[in-house]
Amino acid sequence: MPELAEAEFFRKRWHQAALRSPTILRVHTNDAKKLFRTAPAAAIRASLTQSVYSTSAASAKQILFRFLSPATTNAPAIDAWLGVHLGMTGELSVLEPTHTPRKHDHLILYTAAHALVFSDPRMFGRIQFHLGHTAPKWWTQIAPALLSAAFDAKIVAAFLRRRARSPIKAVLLMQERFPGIGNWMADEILWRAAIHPAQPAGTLRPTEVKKLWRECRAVARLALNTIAGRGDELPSDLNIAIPDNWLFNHRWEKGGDCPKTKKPLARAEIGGRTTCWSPARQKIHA
DNA sequence: AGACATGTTGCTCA
DNA sequence: ATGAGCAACATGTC
Repeated sequence: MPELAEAEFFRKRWHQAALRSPTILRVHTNDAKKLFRTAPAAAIRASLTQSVYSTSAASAKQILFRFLSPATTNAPAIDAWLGVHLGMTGELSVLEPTHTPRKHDHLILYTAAHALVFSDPRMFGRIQFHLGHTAPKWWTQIAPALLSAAFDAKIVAAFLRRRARSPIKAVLLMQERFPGIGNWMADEILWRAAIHPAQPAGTLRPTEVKKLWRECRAVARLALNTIAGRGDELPSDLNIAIPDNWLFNHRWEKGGDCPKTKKPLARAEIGGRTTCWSPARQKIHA
C-alpha cells in the first residue's frame, strides 16, 4: 500500500504508541529471510531487547526508527537504527501486548503497553538495521524530498531530458529523482497537471514541466496532510479522509468517471504499471 | 480459474 | 557506459 504519505502514516502510528511505552521488553522475528536479507534477525533481537525508543522519521517510502540500545559488559550504550520499507503490502500496526504472532507478522516489538507489529504478506518489503552514532548510509542517500528546496523545477527538467524517450509515467516512478512517488501518486500528479501518462518525458513543453513539478509538490503535501494527518493528529484508518475530487477514489472503479470532466477514465499498462487517466483532459501531443 | 495488486531489482538488449 | 523494457519475487483477493 505504501507510498510517501502511507509510510508517514505508519511511522506515526508506531511513534505515538512507542512514545507512551518506550522500552522494548521483547522482540519477535520470524524466519522470513527475504525481509531480513540485509540485516540478520538475531542481531536485531539482541540489540533492540531492553532498548528505549527515541525518535523516528519517514522519507520517501522508507521509515527509520531510532532506539537507544543499553550498555553491556562488553560495549557502551549505542544508537540502534531500525529501517522499514513496506514494499507493496507491508504495514505497521499497534496491537495488544498479549498479541500472538500471525502468519505474516515478521517483526514484533513488545512493550508493556503494546505490540508494535510489522506484517507483510507478499514480502516485497525490507527490514534494515544499523548500530552507530549517525544514521545509516541507505537513509542519508535518499534523494532530496519533493517538498525540499533542493527539489526544484530545473532539476526536474534536467532529469526529464535524460529520460527523454521514456513515458513520463515511468519517469515519475523513479525513486532516484521522485522519492516516495508510487503508482497512484504518479497518476494523480499527471491528472492534475493534464499530461498524458504515455507522453515521452523529453517532449514535455516547458510550461508542462513547470506544472508537473508544481503538482508533484502539491500532491505530496496534500497526501501527507490528509493520509498521515497534520501535527499530532492521526486518521484512524489509511485513506479514509481522501476527498472525492481526487482521482484516487475513482481509479479502481469499473466504469469510473473523471471528477473534473465527468467523462470516462481510461486504463492501460504504461511504464510497466496499470495506469489510469482522463482522456478528456490528458492528451498526447507531438 | 485467471487476472491483478499503492514496489524494487536484476537481467537483457540497444 | 547509459538508458529502456521486462520477468521475477510471494501471496491474497476479486
